[in-house]
This record gives sequence, C-alpha cells and structure tokens, in this order.
Amino acid sequence: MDHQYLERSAGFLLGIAYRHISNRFMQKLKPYDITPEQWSVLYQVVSEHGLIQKEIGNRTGKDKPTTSRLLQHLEQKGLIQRQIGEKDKRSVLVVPTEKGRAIIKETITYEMEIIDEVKHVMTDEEYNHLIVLLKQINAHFAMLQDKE
Amino acid sequence: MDHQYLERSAGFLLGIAYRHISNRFMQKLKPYDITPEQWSVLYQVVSEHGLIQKEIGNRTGKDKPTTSRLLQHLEQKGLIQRQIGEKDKRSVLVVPTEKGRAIIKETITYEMEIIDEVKHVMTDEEYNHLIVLLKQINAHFAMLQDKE
DNA sequence: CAGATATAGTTGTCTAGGCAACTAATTAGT
DNA sequence: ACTAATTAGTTGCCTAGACAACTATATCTG
Repeated sequence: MDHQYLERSAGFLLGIAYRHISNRFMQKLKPYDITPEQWSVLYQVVSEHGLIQKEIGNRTGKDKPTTSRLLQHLEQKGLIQRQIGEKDKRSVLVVPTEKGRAIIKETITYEMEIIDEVKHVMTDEEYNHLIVLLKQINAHFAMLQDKE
Repeated sequence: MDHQYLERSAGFLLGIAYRHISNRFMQKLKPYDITPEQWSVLYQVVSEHGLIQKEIGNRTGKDKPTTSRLLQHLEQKGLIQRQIGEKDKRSVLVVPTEKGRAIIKETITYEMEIIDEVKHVMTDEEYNHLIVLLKQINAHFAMLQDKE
C-alpha cells in the first residue's frame, strides 16, 4: 500500500488547501471577531440587499441548517437583521446593518491578500485556470445532488 | 458591492469543492461506518505500519487534537491499535487491525471513483495540473506556518 | 547534572457542517 | 376547495477542526 497515493487525490489535497487558506484568513480577521465562513455569508448579504436565506445558502454552498446558524451568529453580533418575507411568509429576508457593511468594507482587502498569496505560487494564467477547474468540479457535483 | 467577486476567490471555491467531494465520498463509505477523514487517517496507518501520531497528522494535514480524536474513533471501531513508543515514550505508535486493513482494501476503489468523477469534467492533463497547483498552495502555506 | 525549553499527546470549548426530524407556509392535483 | 406534496427555516445530535491549557517525556544549555 503506497502512502503516496493520497498525494494524487484531488479531494484530499483540496481539503488541506481549504483548511490552510481558511486558517490564514481567520488570522487576518481575528481583530474583527468574525470567522471566514461568517464573512462569506455576510459578504453576500452586503452585496445584495434582502436576500432570503435559501439564496444565501446557494451562493455560499451551505445547507439550510448551516446557513441558519451562521446567520444567528451574525445577528447576535449585530451585523445583520432578519425579517419575515412579505410575499412568502416562510422565507426570511436578510439585510446588513451599518456595522455589517463597515466590516466587509474594512476587511475585503484581507480576502484580496489571500488571493494574492495564492497567486504567488503560480502565474495569473494558472490561477484563472484553477478557478475554472474548481467551478467545473462544483457544477458537476451540484448537478449530481439535484438529480436525487 | 459585486456578489460575483467571491466567484473568483480560490479559498471560497476550494471550500465548496472540498465539501462536495467529501460528501460524495461519505455517501459511498456509509455501509462501512467510517467517515472520509477517518478513512484518510486509516489509509496512512495501513500504508505504513507503526507511524507515530505526529507523522500521521503531518501526512493528513491535521493538527494534534484532530489526529488524536480521529484515532480514538478508529480505535473504538476496532480498526487500529495504539502502543506507546519504545524509544520515545511520549509518542504513540499506531498499527492497523486486520479489520482496518480489510476496510481500506475494500473501499480504495471508492476513492478512485471520486477521482474519476473529478476527471470527468476535465482532461487528464488538467487534472494533473490541478494536483500540482494544489500541492504548491499547500507547500506555500505550510511554509508560512513553520516560519512562526 | 540541573533547570529551561521543546516535543508528543490529551482534553475542553467553540464554530462549521451533515443528517434527520420537525413546524409552518405555499403550491399542486384532483 | 381540500388534501397531498413541496419548500423555507429551525433544532438536535454527531463528527471535524481551531485554539488554548495541560501532562509527561525528551533534549538543550549553562
């Protein structure tokens, strides 16, 4: 049994890379009392006003319970507000607070720094290719899920 | 604020891809009562007899507490055994049980199936390139950690 | 050799996320 | 219009993982 085998496994390497990048971002976000996952959700809320939770989950690749609880945390921290949908009363519309907007504005540069760090070990062209490949992987597995 | 921005973020897309692949593997492993993360640790234990926990953590990209608890789970399931190092009594040597070996042998094809699925949305050349890029990212961030 | 430092591992606490079970509101089907 | 099926969201339970604090052994240094 060759222990090097996993070194050729995309899933395995992807997990390690994700944890590295997430941890790096977390370090930078420490002064703002927000985690990378909370950041990605808050980012969506700030970028489009009044999204429903389902759509936020879709855009961030998170399931309903995870989205629900991340939003609970963001609400407790006073970064978002939730209101019941007027048209569809099952849904919850999410809007950012001023504090929420401010945090994204102040921290967006850190996210860009992470991208720059990744780009340090490859060419721009390679980075773009990486993005394309990751999107293709995500589209493929998202499709598989929907089929069920 | 453009919500499409995160669509260009490697860290963000990496997280989604990792979760997709991990979930897919988890489905396939369900009959064997083992998770993808436990699998990756067990795989290392099977591939090299008598590794210490630290080394297993290094090879799987996991920290000490995570490795410790994953091995606790594997031990409870009777897939590995732990023994105190003879030379260095701080360390714990990990060896697989017959049951542990058997599970890896029976499930290695599922891991290969996942790789094949990923390869369905790209060429072999692109897959190889993806692996190289991920390794470069991992090497970069691993280096940053060691510096501290 | 003694005291300081480093290393291997464990445990506690918290967040993220997967799954299942649940409520409440909406839409389909007859 | 009424029941059935679907959809949005929440909660509980479990695993993974980040961090800090801790124990115990090993190594380094004066």
